[in-house]
Amino acid sequence: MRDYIENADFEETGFSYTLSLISGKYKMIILYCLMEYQPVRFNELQRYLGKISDKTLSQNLKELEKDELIHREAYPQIPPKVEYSLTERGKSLMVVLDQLCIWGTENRK
Amino acid sequence: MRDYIENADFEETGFSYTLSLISGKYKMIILYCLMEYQPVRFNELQRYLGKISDKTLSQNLKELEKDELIHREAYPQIPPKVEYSLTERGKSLMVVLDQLCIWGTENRK
DNA sequence: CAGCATCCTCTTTGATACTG
DNA sequence: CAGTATCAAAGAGGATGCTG
Repeated sequence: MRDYIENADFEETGFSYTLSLISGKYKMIILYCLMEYQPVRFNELQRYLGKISDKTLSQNLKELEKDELIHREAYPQIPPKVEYSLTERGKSLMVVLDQLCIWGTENRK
Repeated sequence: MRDYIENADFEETGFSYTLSLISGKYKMIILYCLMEYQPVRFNELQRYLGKISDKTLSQNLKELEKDELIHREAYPQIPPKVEYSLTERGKSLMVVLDQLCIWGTENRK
């Protein structure tokens, strides 16, 4: 007979950790966009994401930066210019997420 | 100079399709639990997921079943018994998602 | 252009009660 | 046990206006 399974089991998994970095409506899409087009500017991301608000995009980017998945490069000029790109850590994650893309292509209905 | 990038680009990707199947707060965790412990009963899932409500769990399971990632097997007895497990399609997706688990273990901080 | 601040909407999730 | 129905709450996300 199997042991009791409980929530603590999940929270210790690497899966739980990874999800904490990329969950939310937009983060994976942002990462995907960077993978395809980096470096990418704020406006370009906004257009790519459809109708995301400034606030939400900015918030997501900050979290991704804090988690060291993306890099923010600000050019001190007017008008401002900021470019986002993947860090090495971010790139290594995208190697895995890209498999989800392939799975989707092969298993679409 | 790069072409304009837009939202339509993303919606055509396999990535977008895959995300549509597994996005939400619980779906990936449910799939992960099934991968580890299948077959799993309703109550066991609920315990594993922490404090998910009946309604939310039931709703998520229905969607996963509709998308043919999981299989629902009901035993006609009282008290009722229902077991959930991965379909072949679900298993093939988990091969990929399991990589996220490995990435998380290796890149945890 | 790339944001921030404020306020507001609305989807997602939860709590409670009930059933075969 | 495995749900469903109803109602309420929370939190994510959106709209608008403003700034260096």
